[in-house]
Amino acid sequence: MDGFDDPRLTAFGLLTEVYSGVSEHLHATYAEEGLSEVDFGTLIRLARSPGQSLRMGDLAAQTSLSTSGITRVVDRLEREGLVERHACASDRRASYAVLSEAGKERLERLLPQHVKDIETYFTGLLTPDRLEEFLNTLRIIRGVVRPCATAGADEVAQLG
Amino acid sequence: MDGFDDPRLTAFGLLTEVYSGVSEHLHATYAEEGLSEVDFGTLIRLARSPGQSLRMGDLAAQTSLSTSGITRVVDRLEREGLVERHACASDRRASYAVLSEAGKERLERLLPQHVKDIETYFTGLLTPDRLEEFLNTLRIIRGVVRPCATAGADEVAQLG
DNA sequence: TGTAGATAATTGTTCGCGCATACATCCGCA
DNA sequence: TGCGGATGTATGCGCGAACAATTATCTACA
Repeated sequence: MDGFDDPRLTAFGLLTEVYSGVSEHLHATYAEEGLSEVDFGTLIRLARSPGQSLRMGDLAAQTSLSTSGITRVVDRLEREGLVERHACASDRRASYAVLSEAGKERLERLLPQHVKDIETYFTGLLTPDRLEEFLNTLRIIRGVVRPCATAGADEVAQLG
Repeated sequence: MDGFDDPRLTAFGLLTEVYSGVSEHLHATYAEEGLSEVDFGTLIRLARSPGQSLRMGDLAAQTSLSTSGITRVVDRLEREGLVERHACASDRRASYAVLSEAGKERLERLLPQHVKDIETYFTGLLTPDRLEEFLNTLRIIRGVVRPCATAGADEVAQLG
């Protein structure tokens, strides 16, 4: 037990436990609709993007997947009819992944339960004030560890 | 854009970005010592356990790996001489994974940089008060999503 | 005491993902 | 206009992890 109980190690361990713990509880709802966490993350990012579409590379960056990884995910989702690939008019190398109508319906079907899950295992556990402070703290950290995400977002981007 | 911009979705997305963002920044330090994140998590959990040892199943639970997963991880670490398997006296089905001297040295070598990384990308970004509140909130959530971990933590705290 | 069911760990199989590479296309510059 | 490097996506390959099945051992109960 030399320096293995440093409070910063404990702090990061706690963050890890919480993130993985919450994630695990969300899993069942994805599974009911035949989706993995990665699949769901891909679909919802498309849904939240203008035109329900993103270039493959941008989608890779947002999902923290490699470009080859996103190629395979989109292959899978395309095979199931949940997304479509559209050629980019201005750059023939690029292609867009576009949420299909079926994909949108699939998302809408599981969304209520998903939101309820988040409420049950995360946001609903905290008072509104505490939640707001928690999110503010997360934004501070994100500003440092994900500078690009903050820059791209039109959201508040004040560093601490 | 039906319900795809629910603030609870955004909240969980933020948590995800922060956790994965911090994790990515910690990666290089593990890699310098030839360890993956899972390897490191396994070793440090052993280091922080009484007797620097845990039963395979408990290790699996703590690392969020399947029992087969932990078998292979310990295989790997044992091959590299970082952990040892010890038979359990009272239950011949069970075996303990024990941190070896070499494993301890490996951990101690990367620990200073690892703690510094956590400081740089997480704890050091927040004022002491804000950090304390953040950790309190994390504990609230953990109490719900990881009830067993909380119970076990008390035992560890007693022994520490 | 003997049998059935539970439990601990390991092994076989499958699949997802990253890395390196390949290929097509775009852009800068002479 | 034509060439060289940069960029966007897709493919070959290997590793790592989950699921299911297997083996060994423990425990409860008749």
